[in-house]
Amino acid sequence: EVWRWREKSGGAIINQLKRLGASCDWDRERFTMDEGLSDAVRKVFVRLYKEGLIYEGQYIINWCPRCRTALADLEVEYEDKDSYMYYIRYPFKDQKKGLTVATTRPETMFGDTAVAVNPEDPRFSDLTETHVMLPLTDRMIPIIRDEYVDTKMGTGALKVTPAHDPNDFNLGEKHGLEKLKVIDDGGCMMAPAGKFEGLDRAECRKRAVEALVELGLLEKKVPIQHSVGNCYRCHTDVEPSISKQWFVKVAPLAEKASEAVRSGRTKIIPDMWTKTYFDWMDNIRDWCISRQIWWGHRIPVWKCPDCKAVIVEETDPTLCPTCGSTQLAQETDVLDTWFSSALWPFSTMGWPENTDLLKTFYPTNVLVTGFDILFFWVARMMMMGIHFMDDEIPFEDVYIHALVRDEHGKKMSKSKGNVIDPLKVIDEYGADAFRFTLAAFAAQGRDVKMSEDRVEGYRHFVNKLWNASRFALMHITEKDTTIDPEKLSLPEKWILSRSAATALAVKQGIETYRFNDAASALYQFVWHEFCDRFIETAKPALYEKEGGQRRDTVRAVLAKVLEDILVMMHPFMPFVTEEIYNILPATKGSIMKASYPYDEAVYEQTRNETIEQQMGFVFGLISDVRNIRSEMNIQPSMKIKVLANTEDEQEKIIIAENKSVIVNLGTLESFYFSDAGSIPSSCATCVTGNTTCFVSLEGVIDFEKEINRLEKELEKNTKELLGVQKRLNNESFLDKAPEDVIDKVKTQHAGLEEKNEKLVANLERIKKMK
RNA sequence: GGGCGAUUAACUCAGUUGGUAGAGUGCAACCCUUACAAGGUUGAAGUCGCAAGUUCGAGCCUUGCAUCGCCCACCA
Repeated sequence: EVWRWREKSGGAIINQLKRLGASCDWDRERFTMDEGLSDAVRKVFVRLYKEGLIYEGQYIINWCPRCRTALADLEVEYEDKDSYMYYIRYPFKDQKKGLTVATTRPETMFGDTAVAVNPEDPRFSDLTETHVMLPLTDRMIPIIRDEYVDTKMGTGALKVTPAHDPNDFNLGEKHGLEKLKVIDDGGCMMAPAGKFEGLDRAECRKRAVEALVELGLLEKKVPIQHSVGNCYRCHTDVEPSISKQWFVKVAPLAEKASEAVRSGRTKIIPDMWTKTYFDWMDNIRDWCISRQIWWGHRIPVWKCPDCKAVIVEETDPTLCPTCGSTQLAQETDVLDTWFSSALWPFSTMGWPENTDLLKTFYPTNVLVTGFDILFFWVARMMMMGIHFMDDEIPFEDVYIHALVRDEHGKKMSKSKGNVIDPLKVIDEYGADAFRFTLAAFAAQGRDVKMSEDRVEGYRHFVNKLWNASRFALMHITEKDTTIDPEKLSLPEKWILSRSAATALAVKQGIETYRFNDAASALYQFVWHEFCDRFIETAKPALYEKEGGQRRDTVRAVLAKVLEDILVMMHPFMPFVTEEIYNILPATKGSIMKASYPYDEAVYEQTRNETIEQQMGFVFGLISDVRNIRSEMNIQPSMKIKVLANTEDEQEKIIIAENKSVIVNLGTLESFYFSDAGSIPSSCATCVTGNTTCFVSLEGVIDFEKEINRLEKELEKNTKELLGVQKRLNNESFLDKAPEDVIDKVKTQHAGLEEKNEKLVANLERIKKMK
């Protein structure tokens, strides 16, 4: 921003910056605004320096000529661009022949200080020349031999530019070559470029190529696709360039950070990122921490211009300790922002003091973050944390959440413009719906393609919860707080059991970072069990007149389950749950202070799978009757007669106890038990468990339709039966499968067989009627 | 070139030690039933990318292939 203002407003902004106390390095056209060096950052820097882990060194770093700053490896983005491969002949001294090199960057040739070939390369085995002429200059450069050169690439002869390429830098070090910098910090050519000096690097490329063509030294140029690094801030092509920068020697730090994960002290979740973490840590390069940007922690290094002493201390020096000079100059570079970020786990808690906060919250339980800063930030917090906190890790779990991508699966980025604005989604669908959607999408190890349909679905869910609560609030009062277990009906026991099961499932989902499991358990429970089933079964009792028998208990259960739902849902839908919770008559204060509705002892008492099965039978029966209604086109408002027949004493009791529920949800006129002998002639049948229901269709029965329906049902059942039978007939299955699996299959088989018999009987009966 | 992930209903996605596939949306039929039509009831819909292997049994494990995506490296 400051850079842009400066370009627009010229001197005004410079004066403004000076008034604000910025210091200016006129030679480098650069201001430094010291944002104040915190004690922690300073202490860390000084300690690392004294331990020999921070040094100033020369290396090829990626430089942005526009921002005029060094960029760390990870700040460079690569992009494929159309370019050319230039084949340039470097002649021998007699001007004839020579070596042809290939390059995509001809302008760097002025910095060439050698041409390298592989000593094993047969093409160069008879080469007697020791030097080549560097075209467009009057310099002779040596031919060196090094195994590094890949004989399969380019022409086999490699131009070596030690000041502008990291590999060439290494070659230069090895062979004692001069490192000739030819492109300055603003991207313009320097003195070695001769008549091209002062030109922009792109312009120089163009002109140099023209000049080479004139000299007949450009053998060919071939169009290629070539990935070019550019600055993540301004997208200018970066210039790999030799530079003096400050580095952290990370190998010893990385080793410990790596070990912490390897030994399991820190867990990365999902596990697949662990490998990525190791790949990074094991191949880590020294970390360039100096930046030439406007704002930041100014590096606490002073240099004495007289005796060249370097002073790094925790307090600002005024005199050179070596020669007494008062002309000390502080380094103008500032620290990479991730340097101070790396200290976050302890510097934010009062370190270097051993505060209570630090003692309590170091290490933290979990760090939640995206994989894109696993290295920028997480790895560095690990390194610094372990180093400065006596080998104690900064956090136990690192949860790497999914990244929301655009509809094509691309990472959203401001510069690409494919960003989904969360505020817009919130405006349209609501914050709760959006948040719940993200939780529901948060399956581990998978990124998220945003789907508005899904958000819309969950908006309906928020609405459903709101309406269910409205209904409940019509009935419950502040007195409905105690539940007498003796008075509970089956549906009430059932919903309490399901609520307990859900509380456990949600708790486990959250604890294992399986937020989608938690979200879908809630969705399923609230909508399909609480709303669709429990509220419907409760209605008759709720509408009983004052003093009715069931009224008090059902209200208390309704209030209790709704309250538990709200608390469970709160992390996923904070706003609407808080709102409803505040309206509930028996609650006080914020829902955030409510305790989570799971307690092991209470769970053991409340959860009852037998109850769940029994209620499952009742709902199954209702469902089967409704199916007949629907299939036989009976008006939903029309009340019908149903007779039930069963030999199963258990089912008989359940049906008797829940008769009113069945009558209500099935929209029945009457519901009685009956002998198989006294069945009315025109009725449709369904089989639930061991019970057959006869749905009276006097006058409206369509025999064809009923036969059809039963045949289809029979077919489905038979198919399932055959599958199970096949397994039971398989001797190796009986031989090798575990007992519990065999038992399960046998039970299943018995059930299916029974059902089949009943269906066949019903079918025969209806066929006779016809 | 190396690594990671994906491929399941028309669409977007779940599926946790291998036991015979689920949700939301959409679709079809019926219904304005006194919390909710942003709803209810019922229903149709899948050779789980392809091929082989291990196993009594594979969406899940092994190998190969195909397509898509991401990350890293290289790019003379």
